[in-house]
Amino acid sequence: MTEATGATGGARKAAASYMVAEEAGVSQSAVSRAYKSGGSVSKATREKIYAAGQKLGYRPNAIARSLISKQSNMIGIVMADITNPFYSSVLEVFLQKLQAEGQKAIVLVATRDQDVDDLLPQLLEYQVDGLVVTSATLSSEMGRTLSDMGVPVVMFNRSVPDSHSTSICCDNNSAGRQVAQLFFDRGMRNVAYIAGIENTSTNQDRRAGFLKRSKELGLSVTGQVQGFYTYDGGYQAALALCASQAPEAIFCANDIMAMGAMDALRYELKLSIPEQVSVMGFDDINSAHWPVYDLTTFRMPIERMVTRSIENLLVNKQRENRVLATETLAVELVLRGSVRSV
Amino acid sequence: MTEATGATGGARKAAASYMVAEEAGVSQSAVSRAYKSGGSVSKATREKIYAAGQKLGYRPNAIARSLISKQSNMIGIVMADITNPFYSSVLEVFLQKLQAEGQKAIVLVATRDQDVDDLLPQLLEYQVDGLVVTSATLSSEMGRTLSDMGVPVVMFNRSVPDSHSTSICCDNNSAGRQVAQLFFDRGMRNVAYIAGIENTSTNQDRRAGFLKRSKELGLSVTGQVQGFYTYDGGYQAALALCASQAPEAIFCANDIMAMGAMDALRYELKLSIPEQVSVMGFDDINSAHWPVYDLTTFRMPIERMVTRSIENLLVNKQRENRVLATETLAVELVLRGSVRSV
DNA sequence: CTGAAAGCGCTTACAG
DNA sequence: CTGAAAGCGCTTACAG
Repeated sequence: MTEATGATGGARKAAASYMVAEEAGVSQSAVSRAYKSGGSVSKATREKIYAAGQKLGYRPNAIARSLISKQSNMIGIVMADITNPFYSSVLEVFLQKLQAEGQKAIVLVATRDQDVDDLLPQLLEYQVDGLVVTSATLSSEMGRTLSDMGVPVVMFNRSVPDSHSTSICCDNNSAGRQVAQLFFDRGMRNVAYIAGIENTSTNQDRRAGFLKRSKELGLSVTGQVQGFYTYDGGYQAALALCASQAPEAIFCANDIMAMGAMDALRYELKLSIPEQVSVMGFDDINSAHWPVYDLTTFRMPIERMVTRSIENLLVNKQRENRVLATETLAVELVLRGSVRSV
Repeated sequence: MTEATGATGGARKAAASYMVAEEAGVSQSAVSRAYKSGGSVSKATREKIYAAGQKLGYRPNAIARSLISKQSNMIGIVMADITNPFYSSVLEVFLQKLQAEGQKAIVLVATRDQDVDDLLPQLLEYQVDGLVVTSATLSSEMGRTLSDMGVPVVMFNRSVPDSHSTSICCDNNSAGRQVAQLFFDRGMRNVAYIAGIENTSTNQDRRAGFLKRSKELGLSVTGQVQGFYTYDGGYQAALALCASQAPEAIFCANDIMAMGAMDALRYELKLSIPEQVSVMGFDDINSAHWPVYDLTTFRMPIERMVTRSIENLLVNKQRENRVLATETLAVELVLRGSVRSV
């Protein structure tokens, strides 16, 4: 159903700085200075100019400013999996903090498996001052190209050895070890792992820590299945893991898979959690604390990770010699009811 | 823990079109034409130019193009509540479809209650070709300003009478009526409503249809409580509604509130769903089909709504006389197990 | 503090 | 098909 409600006339030509100058009886450069914080103009002139600007509905053209100043104040964000609650939180925090810094965010979605390299040219054409990549990874060549162009890059929540970029991650390996330890301490001996996407550093690091510590403690790792970081993937993975014999505990590489696994265990396999199977997740997404799941998990310091990412970007775009580093932040274990108590 | 991994040199000056022209031995305008699809250049010239461009790592500067052509190919999106699964889906679809059209999206987050008007100046400075607003609303004055500037606006999922914009919505009133009918047909007589944010058109329309039809059918509406479109809000609202006596059925203005309500009913009030209380949601977010909730709800045609929004924007930015209309699309009732069968 | 002038990197009539 | 030229709306030395 479409209901026409009207039509409007064409565009009125927007006022430019020289028009404001004319109206105020000053030079165009004076107008430019008046609208620039810290610009060198007398109070009287500034007021005259603002009045004229107000009258004409003047709004500085950021595109023209970007062109001449070689600073767009735009940051590109490449993200897959926006609908995963963890990443939608990350995106929200990025947008809020960038907005607070007066930066604009151009957001691109990557389909999983898609090479981020294909997406970057369009971002570079728009002269973004920096780049945040939260999914997939960067080829070494693209990393060098960006570096040559002077566009700083932050890899968020993934570590990429040898890329010409900064990584902001969590200590996933240590977290994996903590899971094995927790399972051991609570008396479980047969454990399993539901993996995320195979070639992501988060998945690899979480698993490596978990397997290593499990071995040290003498835990028997009875299964490892991929769950692709999705609810349905976790659901299917849990069924696969329990095909012959359910493990006592399952470590899922993220929360949403853990929820899929829990639902499979309960509704399809009629197993009770945590009495028969303990489940552990990662991310502490919103629904993790819902009474249905009451999921034991890890909380990442999203705010701080984002803050550090933005700081790194903004500092590095000013510098000739960029500082590339990997920052590894600690995660916080959040104990809830999905892991058996004794 | 921070581990420095290196530092890189400064930026190499990016190649501009006149450099490519020099390298290829043609004019700068030829280069411009070669990189423009449909540009008038001979095959031989184009190839010579591409070779030179390749060699210099040339990438057209979209900022300069925007300035001269008065078309930025950027669309502004203003959204609140990105972490609500419904809106993160909407955002993802918008980003995908805009990308497919070669448009860039600048995304701004609005805090709820914040006037969108405050956010728009920064978007307008960046010369966006159009605007999508999915949260909050637009003042009539700002609507006129945008209209005067020739910036088309689409209000997504909200209808705003008298704004100088297009609305793409669903038939919320009809959906509300269907809920009352469904409750009635399934034998329930005492019903209740958990409202979203009070002054949103979605909330108002869903409630109006529900109340109207309830009255026609002789249903007794025993309670109405605000749930603010959040899980916690729905949880608290359900408790409030059942303070004296639980209704037989509750219509929640969105799914996430319905889930909060269900968890409150089950875990805090020990009521079973749907035997003792039926629950109905709206949106059909991903988790609605999870066995825990198995939620009866409405599915909105997100893909089509987004497609129509973008079409409207792209058509209207070309036109002198814009077509303003309200499009109301049908929603689909998704029957699951959270509403009692007989 | 203020203005005249150059220039950012493009697109697009215009003329040939 | 091709080039010379103007111009988009700004910022920023430079000189006063």
